Amino acid sequence: MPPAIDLRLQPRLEELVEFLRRHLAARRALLILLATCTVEYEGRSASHLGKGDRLIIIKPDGAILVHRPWGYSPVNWQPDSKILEVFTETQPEHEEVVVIKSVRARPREVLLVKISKAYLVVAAQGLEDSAEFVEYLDEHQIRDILATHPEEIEPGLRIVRIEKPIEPGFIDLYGVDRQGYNVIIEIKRVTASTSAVKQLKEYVDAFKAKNPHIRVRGILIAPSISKEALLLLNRYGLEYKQINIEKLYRKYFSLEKRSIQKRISILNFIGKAASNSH
Amino acid sequence: MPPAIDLRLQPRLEELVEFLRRHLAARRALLILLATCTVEYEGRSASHLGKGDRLIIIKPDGAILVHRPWGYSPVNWQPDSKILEVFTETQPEHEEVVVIKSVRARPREVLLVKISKAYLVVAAQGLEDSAEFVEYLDEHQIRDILATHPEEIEPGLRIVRIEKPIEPGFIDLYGVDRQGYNVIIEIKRVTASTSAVKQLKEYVDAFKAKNPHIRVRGILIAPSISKEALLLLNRYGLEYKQINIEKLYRKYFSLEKRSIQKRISILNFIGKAASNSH
DNA sequence: AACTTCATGTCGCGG
DNA sequence: CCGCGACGTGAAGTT
Repeated sequence: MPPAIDLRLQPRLEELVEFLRRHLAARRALLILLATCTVEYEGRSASHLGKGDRLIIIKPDGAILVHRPWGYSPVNWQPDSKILEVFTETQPEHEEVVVIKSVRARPREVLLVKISKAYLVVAAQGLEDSAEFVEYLDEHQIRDILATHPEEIEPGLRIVRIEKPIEPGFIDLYGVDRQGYNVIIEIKRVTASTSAVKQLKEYVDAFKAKNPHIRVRGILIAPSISKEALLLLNRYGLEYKQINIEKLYRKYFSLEKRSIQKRISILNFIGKAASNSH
Repeated sequence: MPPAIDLRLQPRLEELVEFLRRHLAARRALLILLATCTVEYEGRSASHLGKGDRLIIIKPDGAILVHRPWGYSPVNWQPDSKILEVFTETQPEHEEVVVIKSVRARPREVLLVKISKAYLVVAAQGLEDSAEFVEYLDEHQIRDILATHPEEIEPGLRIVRIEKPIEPGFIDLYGVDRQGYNVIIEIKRVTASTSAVKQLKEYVDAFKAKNPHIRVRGILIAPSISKEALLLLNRYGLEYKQINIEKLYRKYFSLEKRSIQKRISILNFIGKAASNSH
């Protein structure tokens, strides 16, 4: 059954209130508003946004987004809210507005969208979206690939443990090198910064503290590393190993849990993107 | 001049292509789509999203958001993109789709939204939004308030320097206490975690290394602190001072650069929100 | 452009 | 519900 769409162009404010209340009562509508409004927020922080044209979205789960006509981020929002009220109010300057008030319990946060003029309001009932979202190339997968193919890190390396628990956290990969030295490996999927170096240092130190007599190396694996991070790394006597994530992925991505079709399509896709970028 | 709104309900795919192309060519439209689609992404990561009903937004600056019917975050997006193409394509399963292809140059990322059925498409031309967005209670402001009113940290404390540069970063506040000891202060506006403690420790150590003969205290200021963080803090011989950000703000927020009107309204607002929460 | 730090970060996972 | 870490983090500011 396709979604049912109800909409009003240039609704009067009374109409808008009625429309919103009706569709919010139904509880399963996605609401879209184009309107001139101001926005007040108070909670973990507080903010005031003056009058302007915005896109306002209220999702069936109570999430609210107020978007300005540019950029990725909403200017104001509420990730979810159980309490949602719609009412009219007369501003100190005698202007009539429709207020959408959303209250979140914990942390306590209040969002007020005050609409002075609505251009369009849409309600969509019965949107269906149960599809799976599959992500590739996250740290988890890179870690698993490297665990299965440690020769990509260095010849003779043997991985002993994945996600080895240590005093303050988990070691991504833990193994033994050709010479028999213990190796602690920290993986980053983006440019490694000083914080990654510090994290690795912390693990190595914790390991040394617990095993004073065992020799241990620390390797930071990332597609790139910042200059500062490399300096600090060297100062700490740690090592850096560069990897090409896309190459690794194309070489090894296995699919015990995935369909051949998916694999082919994603690999084709990556292939095309790569060749496009020549 | 109010924004001009153009829309189509249940457009056929050919209509949709024409509609999108026309309004993208005009270059100043905000586009809103309700449609059944799949989404492919490839760039810093890669993802595949199966078929479902989504809200798709294309902003005048080329930002694209694909929202599922729940949650705060878009499932796929493009923060901005210079290259935007719309075309029809026949899928391997012989299904006809409208593809919105967005390419971002750096980092190179490709987003493909493949629409098999559109329920609604809206174009809004000439949205006006030049209003100022004023934020309160960010770390900057808390830091400035504490710098002006160090007695809120402890009696007799004198702040000497704000954002004092040190080896790896900046000390939020640097001062001298009643006894003449140097004090390094790190401020967090949310619950302090172990990383905040480590950061403070790092600053204190760096200071000690540079000034071996000078006694120095380290104080972590935050509205709350995690158990682990407090333990670590004590182990390091550092101190924790709890603050109530809202209280501080209401007591001291000054407005050299702000209008009285704004101040009154936000304070009223905070007041009301606080009393509501009783 | 590289790099750092803040954020109403959000989100998911584990205890 | 905390607490911690990853994120296609985004966004702002500095070098």
